[in-house]
Amino acid sequence: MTKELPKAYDFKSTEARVYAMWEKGGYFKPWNDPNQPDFDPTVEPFVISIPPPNVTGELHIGHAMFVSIEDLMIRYHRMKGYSTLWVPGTDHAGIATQLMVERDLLKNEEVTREEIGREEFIKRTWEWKRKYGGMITNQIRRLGASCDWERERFTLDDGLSRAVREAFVTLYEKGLIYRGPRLINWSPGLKTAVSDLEVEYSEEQATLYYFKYKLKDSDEFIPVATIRPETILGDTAVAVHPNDDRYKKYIGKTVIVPMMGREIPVIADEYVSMEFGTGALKITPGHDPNDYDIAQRHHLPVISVLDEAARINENGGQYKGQDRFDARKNLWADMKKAGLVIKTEPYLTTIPRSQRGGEIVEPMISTQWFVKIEPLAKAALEAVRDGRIKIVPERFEKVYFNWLENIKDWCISRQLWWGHRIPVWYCPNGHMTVAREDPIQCAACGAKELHQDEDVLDTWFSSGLWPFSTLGWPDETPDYKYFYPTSYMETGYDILFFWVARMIMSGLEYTGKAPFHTVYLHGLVRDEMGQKISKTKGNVVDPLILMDEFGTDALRFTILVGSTPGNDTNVGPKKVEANRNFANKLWNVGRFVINAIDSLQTAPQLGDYTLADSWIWARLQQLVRDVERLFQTFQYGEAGRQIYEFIWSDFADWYVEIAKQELSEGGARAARAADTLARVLDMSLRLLHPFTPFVTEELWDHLRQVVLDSPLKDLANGWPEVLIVARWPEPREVEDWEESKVTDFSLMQEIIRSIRNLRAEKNVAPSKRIAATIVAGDKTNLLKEQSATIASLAGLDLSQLTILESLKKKPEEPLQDASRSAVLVVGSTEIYLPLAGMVDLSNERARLEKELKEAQSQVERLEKLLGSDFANKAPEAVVAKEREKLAAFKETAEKLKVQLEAK
RNA sequence: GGGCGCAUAGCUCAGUUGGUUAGAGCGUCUCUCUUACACAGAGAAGGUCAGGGGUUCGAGUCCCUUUGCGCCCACCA
Repeated sequence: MTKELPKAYDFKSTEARVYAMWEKGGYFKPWNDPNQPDFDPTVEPFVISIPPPNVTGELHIGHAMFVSIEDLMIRYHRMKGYSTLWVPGTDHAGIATQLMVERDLLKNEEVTREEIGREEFIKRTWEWKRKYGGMITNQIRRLGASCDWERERFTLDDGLSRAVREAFVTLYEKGLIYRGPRLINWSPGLKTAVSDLEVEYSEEQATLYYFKYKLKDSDEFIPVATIRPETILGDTAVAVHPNDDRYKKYIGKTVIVPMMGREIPVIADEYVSMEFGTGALKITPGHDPNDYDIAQRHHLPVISVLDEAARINENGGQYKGQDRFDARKNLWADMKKAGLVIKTEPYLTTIPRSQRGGEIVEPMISTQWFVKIEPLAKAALEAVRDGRIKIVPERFEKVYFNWLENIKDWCISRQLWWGHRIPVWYCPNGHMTVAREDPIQCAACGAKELHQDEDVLDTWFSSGLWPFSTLGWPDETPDYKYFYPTSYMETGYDILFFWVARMIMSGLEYTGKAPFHTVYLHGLVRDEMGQKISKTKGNVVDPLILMDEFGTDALRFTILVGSTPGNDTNVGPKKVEANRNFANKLWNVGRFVINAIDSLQTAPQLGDYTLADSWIWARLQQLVRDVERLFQTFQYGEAGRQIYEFIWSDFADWYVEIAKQELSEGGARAARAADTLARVLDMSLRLLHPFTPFVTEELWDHLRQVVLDSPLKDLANGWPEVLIVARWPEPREVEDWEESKVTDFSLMQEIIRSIRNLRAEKNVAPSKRIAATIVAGDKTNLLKEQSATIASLAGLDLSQLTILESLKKKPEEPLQDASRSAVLVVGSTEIYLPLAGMVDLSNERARLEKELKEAQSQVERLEKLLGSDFANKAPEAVVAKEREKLAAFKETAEKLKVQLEAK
């Protein structure tokens, strides 16, 4: 006798213990390890690199999303026999982490990073990392992630840093990295350049300022409008459309920059829209990308008027030192006094803001490092176009193409301290040394006084190398050779450009291979009402709280079942609670099966199948096939739903209920029922394991203890599709067989349901066992075999249950007295229930009439259908199915008519 | 300005080669503590699948269109 299992699944006492067991048992490690002597290079690996979370981050629902999906992918493949590796790790997340540490310093020590200096600051950040760095990975463990933790990596590890240098220098040597002054997005708050992707545009109410550009030596002026008047200080031209009759005459003339007195030309450029604004455009090449382009075309000078904090610099004359917004106000006031102002009006426009800090980003000229992206993008496009990489769902391929086709050079330098410092050194003679190892002297002149570039690389530069840098690249390590390229890349669609595209470009460029063959993009998690989750809105869905309350399996199942590829999904406590209930349901089914086997006199063994055995097995086989197909097409949610349905509606509600009857009979029948229970439970646990690993593992462990002579392979190593033929004594692969079992069983279900329905309708006490006569025609033998089951599930008195082929043969049968019985018609069977004395039968006629009407309308519908072109044009099988239905309804209607006449 | 997604039961959503009575969970109503489970069981109510048009023997599913919501990309001051 095993120890009594608790009545409700206790995830709290299970999860940590089971996880520790897995980790200690080495279940997360690839079984075929290239670093071991028994390594077999012909075995196919299955590999996923984790999207590395911010090293100092805290678990949020997005992490729960990707961990759930990736763990499912990994466990599924592991069960199928692949040598699976899930590489875990964390990202140093340059800006995010630096900001956190800066904030902390300011709060606790009231110092800025500038005050403590670079070296000290980096030291502090590493301390911070050591302090909080383990938190996120422990939280990921709580989710059940079966990562190989011995292969955990961090983007600032020595190995990965070496990979970064290798990548940078390689690109540089190929001429694909350059440095120079360009117009970039500058974040005045963070005081660093940011890439185009890190700028977000929000529609906001702004003001459009109209003013006069005075012509030199004249009272005439050209009206111009701008949203940022302070940029007037950096204007180097006024542009009009060459065909604009209003301004044609001014082309080539000179105008005066307000308050600056600088003389600038009026130029003609097709870019200017005659319809928009005043039709004249001020050109500020130093602070506007369009103006910059125009300036290039017309060889105009570029004037920068802002400093790194977005204050006006020395080129702004009297406004020097003023904040950009103060300068805007002051300049405008001065212009007003000078009579240069026309008007202002409110204007809705898109404002560029920093994704991180939220402040307005300023386009600025700055010397930065860039990657010449075009050749990389071309290769990345090709890899998806020719199918080496598949994106799921497919529609994102279009998005991917569109982005790469219009991509601009990537600004990779950041004016931060936390990150990979750019491997470039300068000597006093102005030479540049770009090297993989820290140089001791200048490569050009041998000078010893070298100074490394102050900037660090964009975080995404290093995460772009993630799939291969984590496996040892640039070294040809055993891991790299065996596990690279990886298999799936699973992540959110929101970082398709940031990360996925860059990994593809990097992978192709540095390793010559696509870093993965499949990209699976999941959607974003929203709250229960479908609202976007935000801290300010206060609708944060905290996975830790949900796990505390309902268990990890419940959270995982909710996420997995609720999500379809690429679509957002809503998660909230109600759903998780429902799935906690499912875990509990499974637990109790398992408890029942285990106790049943345990209290059995003999070991479970196979005997003659009953209909229920065959049926549940047929359903299971159908399920396994469906789940397999759904997994292959990435429809994990649908697969989960079907498993749920099977376990709850088929196995628990029907088979287990029937098995109770069988078990109570003891002997061979009980042994056989127990055998089926054990096998179906085993398979169910396997199917569900990738979704809800903890409860399935725990139950399977108990199951194994009572099924001692079982040939069961370990849960983690046996996927039903592989086992199903081997595991079942009489493998059934014929779908017709399944169909017929399901059909037969359905008839029985219908009979039982209709009796239950009538009982409920007539308020027959649930405990009251009633008599019944079933007239079953050609189903007589089938139903006779099931009489005990029907009796027990429908609340009939078995000793008073009669199953006849037809009434005529037994005219003396008293139950045919229609006036004293309720009659049910289910397909070709009639069920007589003698309810006289228990309930009022006066409204029986009305009930029968209603049913007859329903049956007749179905007959009508089907006759119409079969009389139409449908019969000729639809496939034979489909038509046949409808014909069968028609026949059944006709029979039902006939029988109901007869019954009505008898009333 | 381009592109994409969504609109199905009171609520949140499934429904992927078009097959003819559209499903689940939650919520609602009735009954039941039947020794696996009240985190449960049995039964019930509830939908012209956003509107319109088309293709087809057949459309929630494919095409066109309208409306509403959401997202992504984009240099109109």
